[in-house]
Amino acid sequence: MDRNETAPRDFESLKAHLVAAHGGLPKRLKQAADFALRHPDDVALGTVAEIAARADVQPSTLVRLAQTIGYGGFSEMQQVFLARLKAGWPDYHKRLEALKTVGPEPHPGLHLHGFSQAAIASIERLGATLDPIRLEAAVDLLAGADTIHLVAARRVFPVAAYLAYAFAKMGVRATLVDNVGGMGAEQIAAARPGDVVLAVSFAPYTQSTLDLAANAAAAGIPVVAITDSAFSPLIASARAWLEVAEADYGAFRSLAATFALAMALAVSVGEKREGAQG
Amino acid sequence: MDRNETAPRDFESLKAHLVAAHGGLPKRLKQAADFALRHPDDVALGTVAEIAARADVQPSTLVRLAQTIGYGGFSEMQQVFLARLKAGWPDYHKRLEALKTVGPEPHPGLHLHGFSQAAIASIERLGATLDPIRLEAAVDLLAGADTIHLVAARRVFPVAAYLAYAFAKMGVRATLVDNVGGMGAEQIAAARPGDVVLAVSFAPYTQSTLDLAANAAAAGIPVVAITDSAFSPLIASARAWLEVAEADYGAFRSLAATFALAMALAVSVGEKREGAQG
DNA sequence: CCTCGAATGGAAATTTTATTCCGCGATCCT
DNA sequence: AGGATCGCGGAATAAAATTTCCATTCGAGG
Repeated sequence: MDRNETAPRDFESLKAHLVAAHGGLPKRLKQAADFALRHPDDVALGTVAEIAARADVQPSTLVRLAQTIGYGGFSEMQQVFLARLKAGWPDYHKRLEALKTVGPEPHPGLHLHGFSQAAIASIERLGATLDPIRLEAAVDLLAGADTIHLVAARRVFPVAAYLAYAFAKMGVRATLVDNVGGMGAEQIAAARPGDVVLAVSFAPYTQSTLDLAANAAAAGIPVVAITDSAFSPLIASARAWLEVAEADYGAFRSLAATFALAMALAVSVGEKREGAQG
Repeated sequence: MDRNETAPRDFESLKAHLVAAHGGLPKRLKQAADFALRHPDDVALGTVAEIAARADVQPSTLVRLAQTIGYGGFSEMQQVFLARLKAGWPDYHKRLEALKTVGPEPHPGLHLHGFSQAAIASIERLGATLDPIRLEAAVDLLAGADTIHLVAARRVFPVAAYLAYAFAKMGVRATLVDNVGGMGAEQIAAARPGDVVLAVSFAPYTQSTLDLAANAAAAGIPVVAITDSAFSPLIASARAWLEVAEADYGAFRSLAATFALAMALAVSVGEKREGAQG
């Protein structure tokens, strides 16, 4: 048990270690090491018994291999395989937790780093998970609208406010249902056939947004929704919907992915219109 | 325990199941189901205790959820999440890699990639260039204010709108100078000694924002500015200012860095207040 | 061919993880 | 308002996994 030896923390050095040691390894250990490098995913996800069966060795052999390399046990080595699996995809919770514990704010009390991380993680996740087909469907619906009515409240109201600006700048007629004077219902009642409602709401869903979207749907006005999960009550009213999962930092949730999506939506709609009209 | 019910073997039907059952689910189970769909990767890889901690429920709740849906236990349900991860992973990985490399839209006409790039670049740049000392100075000024008056227009109005929300949530008194009814000047004239104005403006600077900031400064109200260059006319009125350079994509500029900064600002101010008052 | 040391397989022991159970508190229905 | 039911948290229990240990085998060197 050479526990004091370098116990590689990342997959690449572990791989190098195994290759280097390979020559001087006894038969069964060689066999196990071989298997580990050839099926790293299996090693990452399986139990010792499963892996041992697949590699055609004893469970204890796997433990021995790990200890030979310098780990305390198999589980410890497995972590490295697991980390490799997770690497390169936004396991933002871990990353944020690491941020808080391991490398906290470079400047305590100023939370810039934390919010930056949350924003980047959210955007990365959006890019990896959003289905382009559904985005295109939403664009099509919106591009075909006469007037777009923007509905959003509280935390996501800024998104609607921005969309009002962006659509206006692109010559797309859009109205911001801002609920000033409590006139939200009347504002949206002004929607006519041919119009489309774009509603944004995340948990905890603001009731007024849900109500306005439901009203519109009942009146036969198609609703496009941007929301945060398949459970969202908004979806019941929506003709098309897009899912955005934002990471949070502390008590506050990022809006970065939502804004990126909103911008993309606005530009795509604007372009499609010009193509159709010009 | 409805073990005889359909226990979904693939992720999609499990998801559908959860969505369908969601309405009639008790609070904690709903919460757990919600978390599961929002963080399927975590559920796939973690132990019950870990997942429970992240979802902020008891381990037993997770087991109950699985049993409610029709599985014998949590582990059984976890297999489905794991299967999804193994199967759907290559594509996911590729897309994430693609996001990191600067290049043409993977899906022409949908500009998500471009806006994501712009957002990430902006945030990274912010982290590299912003001087923490100055951020702290801005926080100090705002934390000492009685009421914070938020001024921003057009493209950056959403930032002010968000700050109004965030400050309110943290118990910091803030008013949004929204210029409704053209009453902007009157709104800000209501500022009294002890108040502070937080103004946001980027090129091309909106005149009304500059005017309102100048008025406030003339009246002896300190102004904190968020702007995009050292040459900004806003700086003339500002007691403290922060520089944010946003990348643009096409005709539109990102807001991601500004939002990250705004959030950090809000939380820091809120914390400082609580420390001072509590 | 015997001896010694290392390597191995398998089973026991330990640790970790999942599941069950029970008391308490909230809620709903009468 | 009172009773009954449902849901929840947390500790106890059970299951499953990992790690350790030891007896046996294999192989090398004398």
